[in-house]
Order: sequence, then structure tokens, then C-alpha cells
Amino acid sequence: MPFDPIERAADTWRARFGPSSAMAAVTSIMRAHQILLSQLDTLLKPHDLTFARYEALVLLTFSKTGALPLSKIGERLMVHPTSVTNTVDRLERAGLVRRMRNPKDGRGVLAEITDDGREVVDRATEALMGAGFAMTMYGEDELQQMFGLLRTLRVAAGDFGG
Amino acid sequence: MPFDPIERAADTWRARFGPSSAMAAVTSIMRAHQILLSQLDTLLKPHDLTFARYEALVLLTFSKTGALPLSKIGERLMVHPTSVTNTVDRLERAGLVRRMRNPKDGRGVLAEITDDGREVVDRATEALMGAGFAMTMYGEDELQQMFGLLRTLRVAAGDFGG
DNA sequence: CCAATGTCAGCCTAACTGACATGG
DNA sequence: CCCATGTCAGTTTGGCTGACATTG
Repeated sequence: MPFDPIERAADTWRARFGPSSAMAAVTSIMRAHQILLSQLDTLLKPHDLTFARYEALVLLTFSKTGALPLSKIGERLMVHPTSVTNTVDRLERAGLVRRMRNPKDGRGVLAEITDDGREVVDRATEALMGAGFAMTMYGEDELQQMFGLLRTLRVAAGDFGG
Repeated sequence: MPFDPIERAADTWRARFGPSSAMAAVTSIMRAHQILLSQLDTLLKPHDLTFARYEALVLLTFSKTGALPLSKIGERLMVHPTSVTNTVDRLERAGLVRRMRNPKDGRGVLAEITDDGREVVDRATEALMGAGFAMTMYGEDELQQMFGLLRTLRVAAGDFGG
């Protein structure tokens, strides 16, 4: 591929419909997501994790007791309740978390990370950090710039602050 | 949600593992993708399109004859051959494209956009542009900045230029 | 009685693997 | 003969809706 397909599309778009920078930015985000997910999942595959499951495991290691209500997990990772059930199901089948009744709320369920889970997440983290999260083409300032730019989108979507 | 969950995770991460800006940037891209896809798909739903199918249709309108080999579509949109087959299947079932034998290569198949397809893509484009591609929180300079930043990632992934 | 939590069944989308038929 | 193109079957993943039981 000798040319940038997104830039090419943006040029055609501009000639046809008008301003195209929003379309080019959106398409770039879509493609960046695809690239990163593919590379991260490849790094995580030897540990039998996907990025979604890895994120859930890391979140559990961040809590004092290693356990969180499923509702909290969904809130923090911003995923649908049924997706949390699904993710925890898979982690539980792999022996990386266990479900417990929430002693403080009979309606709730806690996901608690197991010793195996802690080992797996440590090794997976090592792999991801060794690969610089597939972002080694960026300098520190660029990474912060990207975080800042995208935060505008997240705020507008009502992710937080509100 | 009173605080930024990604920033919170980055702080915990930094205290635990060290530098976290790569992780924060990656997580931001993942979330941005999720937000945009949800909003764009909502805009496209009345037209019975997903963003992936919309992109394929637009690509066809960009070609002189309104037809492209499936292999070309996969290359431009950077998706797997079986995904192209799947996308074209759905578009064909909806009557928006039709399959034709490629006169220049007996192995190949062309997807050609139909008159219905052109009407649908025009109306869908109108909807997306009316909503500013869900990027109205950004100024022109920020959109270009984002495109430029993400291009570094796409180049590193070998998307083009080589 | 209403709200919150989580599960379940079921559906849709997209991506992938491996196998395969066809044609250059 | 090898390569390219596209399809097919089957698997995995995640996201969603709607219904439901349980508990606060």
C-alpha cells in the first residue's frame, strides 16, 4: 500500500461532500483501536487473556481486598452488566477469579481474584510493559497529548465530571 | 461518576508498576472507539447500516464505476477477506450492492453499488454530517492534531508508506 | 411498591482459522 | 505447480434487549 488509505479517502470526501477532518479523525481512531487491540491480544494470548479480561483482573488487584461487586466493575470499565457477567464467567472458568456473595448487600455478587489470577496478571503485565503497550513509537509528551485530546471526547460523552 | 476512571487507574498503575502514560493513552483510545462506534451506529441504525457497512458503501461511491473487487475493498478498509465476504453478503441481502464476475480476472468478484445503495448512502451521509460525525466537541485544529498523532501509530503498524 | 443487582436466553456483529474450489 | 481470490463451516468475542428472581 503506497499511500495512506485514510488520507486518500479524506481527499475524495472533501471534493465530494466538503470538510472531512472529522471523518478522518474518526476513521483514524477506529483503525488505531483495531491495531492496538490486535497487538495487545497477541501479547496476552500466551496468558489466555483478552484485553477486556486483563482490564478486569487489573482492576481487582487495585482494590484493597482483591474483590469488587460486579456492578462496580461494570461502572469502572464502562461495560454493560451482561458483559461483566460474561467476562467474570470466563475468568471464573479459568480459575482466575471466584464469585462470592456480597456480605454488605444480599443482592450483589463479588468477584475476587485468586492466587492463580494474581500470578497470571503479573506475568501478563510484564509482557505488556515489556512491549511498551504497543505504543513505543510515541514519546512521553505525545502520549499525554493523546490522553488530553481524547479526554475531551470522554467528557462530552458524560463519562465523568458531568 | 465523579472522577475520571482512566485517570484514576493511571494513578494507581503509576504507584504500583511505574510509568503509566502509555497505558492511559491506550485505554483512552479503546474508550473513544467505544463511544464513537455507539454514537455512529445509532445515527446509522435508521438507515439499516452499521459503520463498517457504511464505510464499504462509501468506498464504492468513490470508484468511477461504482464497483470494486472484494480484494480491493479488504485492502482499503483493512479488514479480513472473510469479513469482506460477510459485509458484502449483508449489503447484497439489503439490495444495496450486487455481486458481479470480474471481467478482468475470472477469480475475482466485483461488488457494485445499486441505485438503492446510492440513495441509502446519501441519506446516511447526510445524517452523519448533520451530527458532525459525533466530533463536534473538537475544533478544526484539534481534529487535524488527532489525525496527525494517530498517523504515527498507523505508519508504525505498516499500514502504508513502508 | 419501587429500585438495584445480577443472571439467563437469545440475537447480532465482527474477527479469525482452516479447508476448499476456481482461475492466472 | 504455485499463487491469488473468494467462500464456507465453525469458533470466539463482545454488546445488546428483554425477562426474571432476589433483595434493599
